[in-house]
Amino acid sequence: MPEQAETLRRTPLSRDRILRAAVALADGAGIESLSMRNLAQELGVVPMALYKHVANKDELLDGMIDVVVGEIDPPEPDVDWKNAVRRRILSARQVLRRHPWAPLAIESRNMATPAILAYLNSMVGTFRAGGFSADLAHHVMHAMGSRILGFSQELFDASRRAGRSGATDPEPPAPLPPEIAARFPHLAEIAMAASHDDASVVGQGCDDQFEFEFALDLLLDGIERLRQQGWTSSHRPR
Amino acid sequence: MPEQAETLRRTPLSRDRILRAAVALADGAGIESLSMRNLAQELGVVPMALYKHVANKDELLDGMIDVVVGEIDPPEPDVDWKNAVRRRILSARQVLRRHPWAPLAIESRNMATPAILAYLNSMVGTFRAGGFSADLAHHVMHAMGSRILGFSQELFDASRRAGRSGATDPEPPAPLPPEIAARFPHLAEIAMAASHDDASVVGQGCDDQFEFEFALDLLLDGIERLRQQGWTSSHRPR
DNA sequence: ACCTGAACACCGTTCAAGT
DNA sequence: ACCTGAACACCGTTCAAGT
Repeated sequence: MPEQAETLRRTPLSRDRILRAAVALADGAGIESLSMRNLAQELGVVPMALYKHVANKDELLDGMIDVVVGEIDPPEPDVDWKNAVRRRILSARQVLRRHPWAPLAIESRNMATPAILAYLNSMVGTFRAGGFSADLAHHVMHAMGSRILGFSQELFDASRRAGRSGATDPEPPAPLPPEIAARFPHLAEIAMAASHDDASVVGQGCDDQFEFEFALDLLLDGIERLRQQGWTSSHRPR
Repeated sequence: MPEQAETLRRTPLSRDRILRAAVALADGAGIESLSMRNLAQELGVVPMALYKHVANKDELLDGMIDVVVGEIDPPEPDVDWKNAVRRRILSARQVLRRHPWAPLAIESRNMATPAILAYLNSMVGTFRAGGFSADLAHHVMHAMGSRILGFSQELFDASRRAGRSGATDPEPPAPLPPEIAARFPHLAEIAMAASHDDASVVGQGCDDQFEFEFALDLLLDGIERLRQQGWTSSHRPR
């Protein structure tokens, strides 16, 4: 049936189609399933065909990162710096939640991609427009670190688990085993202490969104204080 | 020469000797050079011999992480919570600088190792002894995130580059190319603004230690303020 | 000129054969 | 019983042969 074969080969291969398929594969099956060979098969193509559009796997990853970063909302106009930064970072966080493989991928690549540079540049612009000196803006960007891209920076992030089931896996938070609780009593205590008065969380397990915003506001409030004080790196008023 | 062969086989293989050799290999040649086969060769042993002491490569990585975390200084007694936390985290940071592969390795493993749990437990203990409620201590631990282990959490960390030359590579900070500076003027501006009055830094490039302590103190100062206010998650005084 | 199958140099790990 | 060589099922990428 030659017509069916025609249909299978679909649209011709392009860099864009490769990147989108790679992102979809990493989203759905986990980043560890993303091999040049698997990706080619997904596209109904021989592995070597990919190399016409991406130089190698590292460049593929860079392209995937740019696709993800491109999903972050553009800055809103006419908003004070603090809300502008806050909303943009929370948008970045929503994007990363759709692509749980992205944080590790971004951290393991050590060159900034064009889309990331554009995002960072625009974020610095928001600080500068908000009255920050270039000096303070510099240190503030460092202080935000990868949180500026929505990374929750947890030591152990359940959402990062590269399970094959992707979004279909609710993964109930495992209550920590009794022998662990006995050996590490302080950890057991704070595990129980989380939002016990919040009906939406049953006590075990954390509200990721709450924790992210808690840390974000802690930083933004401290940053606002420095700005008001006219902080400089050579002379720190206290 | 049978005696020389005897010498070559040295001390008998043990889990500890494997872990130390693995850490040394990752430190010296980069984490990408750490394969079961390479490690075995380094130890003058057939690859399969390793599997008598570690179940698989993931368990090897967990063991390496525990070796690294074990190098962090124990908590000092008779110090106020803020200085206790600060010094311990700066110690962790020094450790990570000796093992640049460790941050990514820790983040890619998603189970806490015993050594990490002990470290975190002890850190929570310091907060609790300093007068923090279990509730606030919980959120504070989340807010510190992986910074609590000394991660600098930069988006692009030159020190993380897994170069083969290890510590022998000073790697002068590349001044950002003019066409990048033109496309991202805000980034160019803050790149120049860094510690221009500090003689030890030539203008280009950042003082990692300064940036780390800047962010750390920003967090610790904000945390101290919450503690003084008697912050709780159900009722936030402002 | 373009495309692509086979090949190369690696992986982690299984397994059966050897001692 | 222990140890280990060969084998298996993968990688990313090169390269030469085919169209």
